[in-house]
Amino acid sequence: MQKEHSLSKNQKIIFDLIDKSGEPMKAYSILFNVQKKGIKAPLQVYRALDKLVEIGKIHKIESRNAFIACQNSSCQISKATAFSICESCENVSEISNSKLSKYLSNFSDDSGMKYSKYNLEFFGLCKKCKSK
Amino acid sequence: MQKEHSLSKNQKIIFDLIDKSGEPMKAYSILFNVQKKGIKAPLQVYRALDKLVEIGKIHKIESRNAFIACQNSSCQISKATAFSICESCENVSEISNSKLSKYLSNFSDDSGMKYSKYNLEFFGLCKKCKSK
DNA sequence: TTATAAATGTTATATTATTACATAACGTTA
DNA sequence: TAACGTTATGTAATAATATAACATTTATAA
Repeated sequence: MQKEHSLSKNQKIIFDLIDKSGEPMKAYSILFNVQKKGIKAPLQVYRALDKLVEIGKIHKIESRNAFIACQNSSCQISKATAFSICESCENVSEISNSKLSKYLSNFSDDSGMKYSKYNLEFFGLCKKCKSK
Repeated sequence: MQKEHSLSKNQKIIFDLIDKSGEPMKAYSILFNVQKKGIKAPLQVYRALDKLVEIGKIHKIESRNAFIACQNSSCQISKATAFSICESCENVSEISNSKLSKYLSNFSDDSGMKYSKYNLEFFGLCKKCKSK
């Protein structure tokens, strides 16, 4: 079992915001939303984001430069992440599929390189957008 | 068979540079390198990059905000990309593994969403860096 | 309790990317 | 070839994303 991380003040403010929103948030949108709580500078946001990513409470959606709360309770560390992204409505959700994660975690090619981490982003149209 | 794309002047200058370098290049580094060829503004670079990505001549390494020439002659369109990235020396190479690409292209979960595209980035230490 | 690490606050600045608008080159087909 | 639509180019300004550097405070643990 992983040590439970107790979040610092800024980390908690920022995590709570992202978690409540339920969707990917961008750093400056986060900044705007927490200014009333006394977080005034981008760096304060980025530092909290860095830490939250490091401990697996949030993930960065690289293709969108945005951050989403981890939706997978067992995922303490961001070493194996997969997301589905709708290219129309930009809805993002984390994929929890044990076959997929096993397949990718064990993947190796002929380069002799051992992978310790991966990030996978799938793109397409979500059900709603497809039926429009 | 895909129509062969004939690159425009700027597209060709920028593709040749990235292709020759053999490694991921960042937009402003590209800009710096092509200024002697008359490309003076960021937008000229980004426009060419967008087009080159669209037609599959280059790929964007999302976690690095960098662009690398496609190393897979059969890959005309960037719909299914996988890369291995060394977190120490930042060496990047494109993974061409038909099992992997088949697995991912056919992947579907219970969301009912059909994926038309994916991008996968593996991280670790390359052989050289591991043995240091 | 003291020293070490982690987090915070603040200013400035670096890096990455796009908007808006004007013009030129290219490809099609009437 | 002339006219049209499309693609590419040029240029300036600015928006959006992220980090450097430095001073200080708070938390943790020996």
